Amino acid sequence: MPELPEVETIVRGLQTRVAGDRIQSVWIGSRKQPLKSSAKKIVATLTDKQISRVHRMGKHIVFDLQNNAGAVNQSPEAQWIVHLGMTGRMLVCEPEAEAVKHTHLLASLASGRELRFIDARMFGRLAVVTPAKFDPGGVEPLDVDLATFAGLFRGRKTPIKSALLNQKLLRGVGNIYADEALARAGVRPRRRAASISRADLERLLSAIQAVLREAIEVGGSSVSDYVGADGEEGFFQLQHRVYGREGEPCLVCKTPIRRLVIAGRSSHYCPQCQK
DNA sequence: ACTATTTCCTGGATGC
DNA sequence: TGCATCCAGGAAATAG
Repeated sequence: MPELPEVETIVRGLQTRVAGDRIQSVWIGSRKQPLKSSAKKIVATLTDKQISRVHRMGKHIVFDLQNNAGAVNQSPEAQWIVHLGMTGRMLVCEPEAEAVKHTHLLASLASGRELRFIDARMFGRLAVVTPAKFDPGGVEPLDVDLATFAGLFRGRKTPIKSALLNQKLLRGVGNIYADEALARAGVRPRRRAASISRADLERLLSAIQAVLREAIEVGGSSVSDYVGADGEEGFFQLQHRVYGREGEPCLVCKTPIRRLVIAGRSSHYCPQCQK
């Protein structure tokens, strides 16, 4: 499931492989679920545009698009926004590569390569934004300062785990990294967000930033369908301390890791280390 | 204005 | 082996 580190890995791959390239033609499949903009508008907006830059906002991949090739300092005229949902993939392929099932969009590039959006479970979404002012809301966890971070939770009775997953507050953290960060910070996922001390919030922000940075460094966590833009897997799943480890011993104190459901999501924690 | 719950989807795992 | 059922979860929609 692509969260911030996985999307960042994909975006870096895309920026290297397709920035500066030009979209020549676009094919869109018949399934409507992945489309947040109409197929017609997506095709019209992408076709004959240069990809000036690929970057990330939260869990969204953002392609900046320009009409005029080579206009380096020009602000983008449009943006192509891709959210990978649970099982979405954005791959750079050779045209000869086999067209796998669940391919929903295919963009042919001037370089001869193709961009392919593939998503089995169809929680992923495609959209175009004109003018180019996409803003998903929330703050970037790797950029936010402690005061702003602490302010996100003021007055919130919801469990901290739910608050961390709320993309309108903090964008990019999903189920895996929320659990991993709470474990490192020693905070139980069910704690009411507003009840957490400043010191614990400071630890939590540090833990979030550390876990995200470490995960980016090894290409993200490959569980479920995640792969990078070139189809490569990540390795951070080997460093998970609590996620997916129900019943297994805590790496610090050997107490069995517990799992409970918060807001319909599995939450994993050590009952000894997390208070 | 918040918070909690339900819904959308399919492949892989599980159980009989 | 085969078939039914369950489970995973991001975020929008709905309900309270």
